[in-house]
Amino acid sequence: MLQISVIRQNQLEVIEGLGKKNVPDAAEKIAEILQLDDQRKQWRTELEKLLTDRNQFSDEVGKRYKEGDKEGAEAIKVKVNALKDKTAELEVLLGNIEKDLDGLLYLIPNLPHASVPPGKTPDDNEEYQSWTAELPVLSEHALPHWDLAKKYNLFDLELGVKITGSGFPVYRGKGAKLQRALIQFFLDEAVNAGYEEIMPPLLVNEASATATGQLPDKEGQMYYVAKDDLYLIPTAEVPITNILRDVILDAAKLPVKMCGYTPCFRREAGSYGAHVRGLNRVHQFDKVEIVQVAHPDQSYQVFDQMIQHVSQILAKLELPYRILRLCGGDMSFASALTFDFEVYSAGQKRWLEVSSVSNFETFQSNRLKLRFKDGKQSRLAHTLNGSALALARIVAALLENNQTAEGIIIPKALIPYTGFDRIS
RNA sequence: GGAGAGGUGCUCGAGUGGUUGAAGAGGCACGCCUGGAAAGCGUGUAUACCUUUGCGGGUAUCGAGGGUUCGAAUCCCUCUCUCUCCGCCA
Repeated sequence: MLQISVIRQNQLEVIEGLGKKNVPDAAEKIAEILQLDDQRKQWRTELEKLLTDRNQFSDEVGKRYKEGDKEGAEAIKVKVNALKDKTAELEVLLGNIEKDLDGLLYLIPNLPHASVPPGKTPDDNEEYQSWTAELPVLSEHALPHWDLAKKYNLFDLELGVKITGSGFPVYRGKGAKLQRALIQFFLDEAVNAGYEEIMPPLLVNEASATATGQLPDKEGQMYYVAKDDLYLIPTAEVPITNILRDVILDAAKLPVKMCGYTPCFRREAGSYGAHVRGLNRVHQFDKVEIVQVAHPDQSYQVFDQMIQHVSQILAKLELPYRILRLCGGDMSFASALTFDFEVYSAGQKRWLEVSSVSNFETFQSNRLKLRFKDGKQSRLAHTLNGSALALARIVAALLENNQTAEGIIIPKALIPYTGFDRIS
């Protein structure tokens, strides 16, 4: 969440930024927050004064007893008891106002970076890097990946329905091997780029989901295990970033680079139709995530690095891709800047989102209490993450783009991982 | 799941109601000493918030939350986590 001190010092910029993210009534909301905060401060000051008195009186009681002045002590006790009513009252008021204030702050999204274009829908996203070479053109007999899957027995969605429900693919044979190969390939790429590999829990508690911003904003998107009060992770970002919750890092340790493979679980309620067919949108998919924690002065350099990293992987997979700079309306709640990667899926003649790289600046670290020592001072670090990469749609594009009369050709870079060079 | 023992600062560890935000030791930082180093000596070494132009002052925090009390790291309750033994188990 945003820091109150930042909101206070930059009211106009904050309101303007929230406007770009299409937050309705931003000015009113900020005014309300600041007003609550003023009240909070006033009550806190009052309370602390009373507590100071109470502490002093209590010390005095102890001294009187030691000196044998029992009557004096009793007299002071009466005074303290009078104070206690007032402090109890103020404590309730303060507790409530702090809760209200937090509630409001949790609903305020991060401010967009200056370079973020205005806009409301994906149509307003800006093409940051387009695909200049020719797009693959397939023969008339080319199939979408869901038909290829049937033809070569690679994954089975109906079977997933039987076992679990819609949106839970069952990969099999070479389809399963291809999944494993991609995961391994992506992990190797990340580790070679200096990321520490993490294998985290797939369920997280409420504190973790809140710290990275999924709660309360995206509560309905996560699978929830009520009996144990745990959430299935929608991305490895959640457990991995939370490794550093409540941590104060040595500045020399920045940037911290971590990566991890996990399945991702998303409820994605209420979507039907051709554009979500096959692997285009599923409830469970595999993804390798890269996470960095950076010094605020360097986080945009780190961001560029991450963009390069993802670009390289796509190039090695020989997939046509483009990079979009998301507009204010299409960005996630917690992000300050997001670039999406889309690959071209020739069987469907569509661009599919396969990666999203974001800089959250201090939005997550404020909730996480993730700081670093800048001399004697501790400051909030910047957090960034990106998919490198999400599998399901990569698989869709690979199958479709590489289909030939002789089968599906595996890109060279992947062959060492799959152990086969074509699916036929 | 059952029984027991515990959770104190960067680490170890003392502390069962009153100048204890916390002894002592270690680590670390800085200074003195030294040709340099070690040893030795000295100083410093949590976080958040409120207040103050600043120096500073204050409040809270000894797993978490509540209670008792003039006063709680210390007493009581609930929760949680760790360890040991038993049970179950990939």
